Amino acid sequence: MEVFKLKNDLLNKKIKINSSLNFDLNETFNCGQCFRWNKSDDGYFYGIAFNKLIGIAIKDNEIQIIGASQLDLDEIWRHYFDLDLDYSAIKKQLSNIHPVLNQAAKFAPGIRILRQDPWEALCSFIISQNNNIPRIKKIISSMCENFGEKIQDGCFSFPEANIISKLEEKDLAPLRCGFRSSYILDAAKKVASGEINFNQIGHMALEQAREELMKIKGVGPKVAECTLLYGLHRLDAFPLDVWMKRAMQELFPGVDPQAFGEYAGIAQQYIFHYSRMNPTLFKKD
DNA sequence: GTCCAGGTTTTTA
DNA sequence: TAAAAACATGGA
Repeated sequence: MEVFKLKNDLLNKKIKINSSLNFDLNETFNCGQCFRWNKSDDGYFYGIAFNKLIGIAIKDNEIQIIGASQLDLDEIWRHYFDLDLDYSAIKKQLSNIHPVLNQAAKFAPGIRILRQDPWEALCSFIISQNNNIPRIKKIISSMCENFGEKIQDGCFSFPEANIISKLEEKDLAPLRCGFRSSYILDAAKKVASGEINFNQIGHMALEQAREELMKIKGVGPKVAECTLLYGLHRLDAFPLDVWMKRAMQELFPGVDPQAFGEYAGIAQQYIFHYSRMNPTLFKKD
């Protein structure tokens, strides 16, 4: 597991928030949307995004971020943590749609959908297929160590697509990612060549965007949907994995996810986390 | 040792 | 077309 510490004399920036902001770091980082944030023994979560390492904690109703410049705070982190979206209003809207949606949102009211780098999200969820979370984290961490840029000792950026695109399968052997290595290479080549253009995909209709991503070998409906939701912040995207399929069947019988509307993706995150943390919900037969 | 993992591709009927 | 099986690896 990657656990970083920031080195000496870095700034300690604080953003004041009030409790209605609906932001909980444990819930946000551990609800299955990301793989590179880990809690350190000093109480801060450390993680890397867009080649920057920070520590973050929420204490006394303040978001405390260490290791970020004022510029990065404004230009990267505020956006990354989606701080300008009113989750309170969205939850109200979702809760009116279905009572179980209300229940799921109440279970982890501080979840926010991170705005991750699309290439990193695509790659992470290719790796996630038929895999368990500890091993997903391990493979991603190894990918960064092997091919990312060193930010400080033991801390590496997520490698750019054009770096990975120049590799061969044997180069990826140290990652121990099995049959997924050819998928990663195909994705990297298509992204690096511009055949897959996230900027364009981000503006396409959901259906078309999904089709476009599925041109990559190893990318099916689920990975495409995760890329759209977590990497391109398409909040109407609705990834259906085994947990979500079961949850829809048992908790929302006869409900079409379309009914969840423009924020279906956020609904999905509440339901996914609620289901995984409460497996007894399904203990029927 | 066995089962299984935020799926997708390939093979088989 | 649709349902199985295979896929590589190691966590639990």
